[in-house]
Amino acid sequence: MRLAELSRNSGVSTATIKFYLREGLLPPGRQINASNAEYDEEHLRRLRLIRAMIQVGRIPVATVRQVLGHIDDDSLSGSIRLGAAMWALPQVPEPDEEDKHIRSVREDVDALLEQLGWTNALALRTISPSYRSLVLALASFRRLGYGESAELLVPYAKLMQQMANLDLDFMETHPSKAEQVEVAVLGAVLLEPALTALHRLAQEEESTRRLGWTDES
Amino acid sequence: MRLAELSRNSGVSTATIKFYLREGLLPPGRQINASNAEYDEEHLRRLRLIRAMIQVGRIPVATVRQVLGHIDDDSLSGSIRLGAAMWALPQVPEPDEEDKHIRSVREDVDALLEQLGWTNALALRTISPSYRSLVLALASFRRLGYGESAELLVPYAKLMQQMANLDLDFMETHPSKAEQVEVAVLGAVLLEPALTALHRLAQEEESTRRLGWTDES
DNA sequence: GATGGTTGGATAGTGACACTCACCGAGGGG
DNA sequence: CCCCTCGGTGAGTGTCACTATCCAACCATC
Repeated sequence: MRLAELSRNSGVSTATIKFYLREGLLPPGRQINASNAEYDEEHLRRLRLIRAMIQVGRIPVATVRQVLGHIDDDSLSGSIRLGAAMWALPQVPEPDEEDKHIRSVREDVDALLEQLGWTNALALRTISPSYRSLVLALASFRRLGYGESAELLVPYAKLMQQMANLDLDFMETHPSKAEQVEVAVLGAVLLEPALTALHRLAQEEESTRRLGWTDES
Repeated sequence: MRLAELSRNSGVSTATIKFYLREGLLPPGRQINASNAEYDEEHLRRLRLIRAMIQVGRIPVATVRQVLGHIDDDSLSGSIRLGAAMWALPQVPEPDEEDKHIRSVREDVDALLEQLGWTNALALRTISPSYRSLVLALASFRRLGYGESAELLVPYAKLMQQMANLDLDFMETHPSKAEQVEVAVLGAVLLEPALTALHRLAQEEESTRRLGWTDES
């Protein structure tokens, strides 16, 4: 496959593919001669993964580069590789420990994790980006005067636990570690928006069911 | 409260507050004289809502303006207002109907909604942004060779339905319509990232539980 | 009544980001 | 031999959310 073909098959302009090559997101093609290179299915697949991360997941190019690096890093064992790739995905700012909302939310979240028996999450809470995201989001919520207690999250967390089980069941249907890591990353980048969409559809469905079409207030 | 105080109380620079005033996100303060204006708690609250949408939700300024417009639109009845505000939130491109993946995913999603009995979602599928997001995300997934069937989403959808019930229960604890709309928007902007974070924490928890700390592949 | 701080308003500039364009010399088919 | 296409490179573009600077008016304080 020549660059132009790769472009046609993927729907990505040659200029953009060149940009990805330059940025090191896409490995260079097999050089045939000084002005010709050959690309294969693997390139096409990688290109689509890159597009998914950037366009759907809004992940910055530099982060995509890191994530791909972890996916390809054969020196890491499977679960470490998965963790590395997943943790590279979100770009979470450090919570400001001076902020009183941050501190109180952090206590609540820790209590929540304890109550849920998520001992691993509790152990890794200082480094897990997910934990930091959770703290930051809840702090914003509290700053606005809502979400007095993290207790409200317990039923949500239980449901999320069931979802995580569904996720892992699906992941385990894929044999190779490399593919599992890719599936996990894709799950985070593509499936999560889909689940959010499902969530909102469910809300729309349920709210019309409760309130009806006409409105009284 | 003067502009400088508003800035101190919110942690947002005066330059940025001026920018929001100029952009029409924040209503002007009560003019005391030609060079003095008074802001109140409502401004502070609104400012924090704006920051939450822009910083946490990464919502473009123009979209924030629309959403706020809907929240404030007293001419709309409650549920319409809620729908308008929620639907203004995501910026979803039109799915390309020429694309075969889009078309096949659309059929699958319609079948899924039918199977779930989400008749309202089915009726509104041509205009609901959530529906479009779902189709786009699943199409990307399929383009990469995964997610052969939307059947896989059924258990996820059932869980999302339970979540939507939790959401609405919480929303109903707030009496006024205006506040309910605000809570719903905040839920979409702030709670959803929190839920995503919970989801990933649950995944980490469950995967270490299944795979253990050491890795064998 | 000078001073220093603050106001709303306007204009232009910044930095990050994801491309996108124009050009280049090197092949290679006709 | 000619001209088209190839891949590579450097510089430019558009968007976006600010941000910096200036301005004249105004007010409290010294």
